[in-house]
Amino acid sequence: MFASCAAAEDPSLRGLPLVVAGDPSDRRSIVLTASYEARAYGVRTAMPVREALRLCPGVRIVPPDRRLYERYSRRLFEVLQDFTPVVRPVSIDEGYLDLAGCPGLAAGPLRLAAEIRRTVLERTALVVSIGLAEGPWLAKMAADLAKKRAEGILLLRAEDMQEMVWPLAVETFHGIGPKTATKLRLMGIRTIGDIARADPTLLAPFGVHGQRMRRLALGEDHGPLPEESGPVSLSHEETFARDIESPADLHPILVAVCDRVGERLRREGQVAKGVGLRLRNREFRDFTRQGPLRVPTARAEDLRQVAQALLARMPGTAFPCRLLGVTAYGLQSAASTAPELFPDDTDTRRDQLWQAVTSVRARYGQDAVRPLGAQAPRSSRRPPGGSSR
DNA sequence: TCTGGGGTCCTAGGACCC
DNA sequence: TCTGGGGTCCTAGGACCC
Repeated sequence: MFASCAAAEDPSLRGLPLVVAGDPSDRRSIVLTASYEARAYGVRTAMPVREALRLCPGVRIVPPDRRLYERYSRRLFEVLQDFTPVVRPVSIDEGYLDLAGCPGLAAGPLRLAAEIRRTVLERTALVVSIGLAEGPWLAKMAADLAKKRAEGILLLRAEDMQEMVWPLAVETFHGIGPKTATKLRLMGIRTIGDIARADPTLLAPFGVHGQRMRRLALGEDHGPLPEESGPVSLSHEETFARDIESPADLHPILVAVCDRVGERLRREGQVAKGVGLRLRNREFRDFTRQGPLRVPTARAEDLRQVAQALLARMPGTAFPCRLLGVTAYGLQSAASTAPELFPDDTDTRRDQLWQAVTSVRARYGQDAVRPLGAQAPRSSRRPPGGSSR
C-alpha cells in the first residue's frame, strides 16, 4: 500500500522499481515495502536498504509518510462504508466487510466484489484484492490467494479447501509464523492439508491454538467479525545508529521517546494507565518491564518518571543496547476519564502547559518545542564522524 | 549486508484475596 | 505444626501480523 500511495501522489514513479525505506545512508535502514517492479529484482520487505540497492541499483527510494497513508486509508474505508455499514478495519490497509444483506449481493458475491474493487480504484487509485468466504479466517486466506490472480478476487467455500488450500505450506496459514512452522515441520506436518488430516492429539502441544488450526484447516470458520474496539496501546521505539553502552547514555533518548509518546497520546485524546519499556541488546534479545502510572495521564514527565524507574530495573545483560521503546498501555479516552479525586493544582497547570505545547507543535512542527535533556531530533543530529562541536 | 516500527494476543508464574 | 481450593490481577516473554 505504501508504494501504491507514493505512486498515486507522484505519477513519475509509476511502473518503476520503488522502495519505501528510511535513510539509505544509515546502515540499519530496512525496506518497509517494495513495489511489484522492485520485487521482480528480489527486493523484499524487511531487507536492509543496502541489500536492495545491490539487487536493484536503480531502485527509487521514497521516505515513509504515515500521514499520507492515513489519508488514503480513510478514503478507502469511506468507500467501503458505502457498500456495507459493517466494516472492521484490522490495519491501515486491510479490513473485514460483512456483506450479508448488502443490496448488491443479489447479483452474486463475485459481481459485488468486482464492483467494490472498481469503485475503490476509481476513488482512491488503490488496487485491492478481495477474498470472499463465510468466516473471517477463510476470507483472509482467500484474499491472500486473490493477490496472485489477475482479477484480484477469490471466493473460497469450505468444500474448496482441499483443492485450493490444503496443498499450501503451513507458513501460508494466517496465524502460523516461522516458529510454529518449524515445530510443525519437525513433526512431519508440512502442508495445511497435513494439519487438517492430523490426529488431534498430535496437535495437543499447541493447546487451544492447535485445535483451532485444525478446525480452520477443515474449513470450519463460523467466527464472528472482530469487535470494533479502540486502541489498546501506543508506542514509539528507536534503533540507534550505534549501540549504547550504559543506562546513563540512554537517558536523552528516553526523554525524547517519552515526549513523542505523550504527544501522540494527546493528539489522539487518550491517557494511559501504565508505561512499558523495551530494550534490545546486541544479540537481539528483548528485555521488557512495565509498571502503572500514579494516575492516567499523557504528560511526558509522568511517563518518563515511570520509564526511568523501569530502566533502573533492567539487567546489565540488556547492554550494549541497540533499541529503546516506550509503550503507553491501558489507554482510555481523556474526556471520559474521571477527574483526579484530589487534583493537584500543579497537575492542572501542567496539563494546560502540555495542551499549549501540542498546539504549538500542530502549527510549527514537532521540533518547535523540545524537552530539556532530550536527544536532538533526527534531522538535526550530527552526521557520524562529524565534528564534536 | 545483519536484522525497523507499529501493533495484538496468549501463556506461565507469582502475589494476593476470600 | 502445617497448610485447601478457587479466583483475579499483574508481569515478562514470546509469537504473530502489517
